Amino acid sequence: MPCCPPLTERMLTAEEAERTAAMFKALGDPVRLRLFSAVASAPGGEACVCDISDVGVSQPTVSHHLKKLKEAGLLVSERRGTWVYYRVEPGVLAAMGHLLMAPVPTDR
Amino acid sequence: MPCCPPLTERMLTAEEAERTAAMFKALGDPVRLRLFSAVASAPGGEACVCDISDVGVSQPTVSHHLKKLKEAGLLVSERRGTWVYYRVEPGVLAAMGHLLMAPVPTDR
DNA sequence: AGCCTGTTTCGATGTTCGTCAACATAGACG
DNA sequence: CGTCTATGTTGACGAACATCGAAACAGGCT
Repeated sequence: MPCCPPLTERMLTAEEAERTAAMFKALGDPVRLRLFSAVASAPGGEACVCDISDVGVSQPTVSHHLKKLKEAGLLVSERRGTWVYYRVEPGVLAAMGHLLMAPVPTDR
Repeated sequence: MPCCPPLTERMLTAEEAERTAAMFKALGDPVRLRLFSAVASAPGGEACVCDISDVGVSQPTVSHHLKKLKEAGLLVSERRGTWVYYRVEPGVLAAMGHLLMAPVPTDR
């Protein structure tokens, strides 16, 4: 059950835009987008921080970005022993895809 | 022909992330997102600036945001007489939808 | 000219990004 | 237990960037 109707259906309300923009904003940084795709494409659907820290910035910066992705509702984290694993919040990809889906793809 | 593989396929390269993040970033502002949805949902696929200026900010600010959406490759504009019309850059919605599409939706 | 629609320039205010240092948590080892 | 080492998180700071509106500007119609 997505948060908002497709962008092509009608103009979003201010509240809808606020919520939805927060997600797009989280993916609107190259480092965060790479981190997200690293988690999303990881085998088993999850990735340890130590496995995805090679994105060109320092490790604390990675942690800051992961926190933002978490606050945006895109990732969830779980500590297992020494390591912290991140995975994609279920349903998020489908919800965002739904937002961008045109009702009739190659028509208009 | 999308710019990048789905986010679930593999970790994006730095260049791919740079290009793609620019689009998400453009939609990562509530005002811009509303403007974009206003254009995307407009009858005929296009909207005059004067029709979508009621988003709670001044008209110059609307112009600023429309410019950013244009620079991000999400909108195109055309002047016809007194008015300027904006429409969604063809293929953009499908390309971004493709990015977020999981290979097997409700499986994992 | 006068009017209308949009854009651009400019400056003030606020936000984001990246790093260093300090802290928290978990395991290993004596 | 105490200490050491490894993995992540948090706080604080400066530099860079984004947002917004008032005013000035540009293009088109009558």
